[in-house]
Amino acid sequence: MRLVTWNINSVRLRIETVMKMLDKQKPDVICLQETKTPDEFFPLDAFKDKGFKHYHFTGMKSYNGVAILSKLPLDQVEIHKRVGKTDCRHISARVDKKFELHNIYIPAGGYEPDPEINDKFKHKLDFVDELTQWFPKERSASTPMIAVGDFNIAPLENDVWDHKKMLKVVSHTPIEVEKFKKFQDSVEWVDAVRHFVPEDKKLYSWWSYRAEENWDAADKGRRLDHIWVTKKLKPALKKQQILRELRGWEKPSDHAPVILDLTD
DNA sequence: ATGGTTGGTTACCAA
Repeated sequence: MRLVTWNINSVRLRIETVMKMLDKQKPDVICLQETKTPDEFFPLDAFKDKGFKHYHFTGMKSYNGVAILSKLPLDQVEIHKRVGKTDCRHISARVDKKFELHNIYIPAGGYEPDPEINDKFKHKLDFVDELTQWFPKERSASTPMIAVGDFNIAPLENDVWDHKKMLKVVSHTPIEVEKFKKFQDSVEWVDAVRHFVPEDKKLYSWWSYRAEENWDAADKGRRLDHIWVTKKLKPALKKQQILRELRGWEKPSDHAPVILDLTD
């Protein structure tokens, strides 16, 4: 089983790019974030034509939006409203009656890493706290679970290009990393990507648009996009890929797709 | 120390 997560930064603008990726990688399930479209404008037919007959998405005008497209059957579909807001950042479904899949888009958090003066940063911290509370340990005992998405936090020193410089930059501040790790401990999530890549190796999934011409050489990336699995699924982990080269395609998203292969 | 780009929407906001 092949699973992809990708912050697409407008699914309507980049639908041809998504189709090209699907042709090359042939995943069974794809999770998108920042679809940036109300549901009635979601380009569903393009996915159906590629065999993704099962789907679950929720979107809104201009911002946010998450989608699960699947070749395998989905049931138990849910939309999760978080921290009292109606933005579209967390959906879930059971895939092929085998595991519960959560597609999550954690708020970016604005510029100033101080919840007292920056409501967006407060929103981000509250969002992670709520997720930590919402996934209790008992859940992972009964059902295998996978959580994917743009978590907008790079937790490890080698998940950013310069750990010291990034300590005051939203996405890598100590308070975010602390809350991120508490979330990760909530059901003993396994970081499925780092499972294959040692922690002393630099690894990124996002490169800012603000370094467009030399993003590859400068390589000032961050690992913001994640795939986690519960312990029961750890023996099934087979392979990971971050499709860095797609960041260099025409009109790219600033995020690269992250792929996980699991044995059936 | 600062500015740099993109997308949705159409004067800025969010990332």
